[in-house]
Amino acid sequence: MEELLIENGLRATKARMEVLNVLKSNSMPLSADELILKINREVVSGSSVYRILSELEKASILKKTLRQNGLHYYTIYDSHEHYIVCSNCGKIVPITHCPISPYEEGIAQNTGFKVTGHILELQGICSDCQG
Amino acid sequence: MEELLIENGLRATKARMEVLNVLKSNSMPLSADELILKINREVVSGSSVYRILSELEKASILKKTLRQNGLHYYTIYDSHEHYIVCSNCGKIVPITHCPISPYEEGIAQNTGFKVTGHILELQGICSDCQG
DNA sequence: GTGGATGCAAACCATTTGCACGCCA
DNA sequence: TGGCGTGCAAATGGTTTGCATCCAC
Repeated sequence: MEELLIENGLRATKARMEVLNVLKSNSMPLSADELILKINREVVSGSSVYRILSELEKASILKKTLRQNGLHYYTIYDSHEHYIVCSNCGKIVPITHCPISPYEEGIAQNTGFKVTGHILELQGICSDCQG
Repeated sequence: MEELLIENGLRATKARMEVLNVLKSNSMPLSADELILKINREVVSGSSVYRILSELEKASILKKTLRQNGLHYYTIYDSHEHYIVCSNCGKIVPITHCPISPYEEGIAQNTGFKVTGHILELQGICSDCQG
């Protein structure tokens, strides 16, 4: 964890370690809000959480995604990519296998864009909420 | 346009017509901001634009999408679905053909969700910005 | 010791909402 | 005419920022 920061030219401060540790121990992406709740408030303040998340994202340590619920979610970069979100209760479940990647080359040719990534958010009703 | 409103149980007011007409004459989704700029301000105020957009979305006349730039974009429901966004200048270009739909059935089986839709946003650098 | 990192509180900005007035059915 | 629709301005809520202080190096 400490190495991860230093490798990327960032100081290994207590606050940054705390944020990374909480994210590491969660397999699912967390919103800033959720993170602030799980964090030791003695070690990091709310505004620092935002500043740290933004730095870690710039350093490509974290991936930031804006969901349709209006909140930003953060996750360590190599974690799972896509999720389906329950429109009723907000539950999220990972999608295994990404159907987009194979299409990126063709899209690049059709549009002239250099494709750098994609955001995919499946929406639905989870089994618990279908009743 | 007037019929479209009445069919959906909404009064055909000048303000709603104006919003729908501006959206109709644009093939690309518009943000509330862009809409407010294009609209006749004598006919609709800013806050009413938001209220109208929200009603039209509830009535399933408009589709609302939150892009990664943090803005909501609105479009008449049958319009094009997916776009690639330039991370540098913000230009958007439609993607022909949606690679997701064929996978929705399988995802439903794997997750137990009833799949109701998806948001896909491709990200890249447009040809003008690649220099 | 010194410059980057943090805490606090105030600023931001898109969007939402309360309330009084105005217009459509 | 009655009530939905609208305008204005103030509130909201997640996120950002200015500035003084603190700590990692």
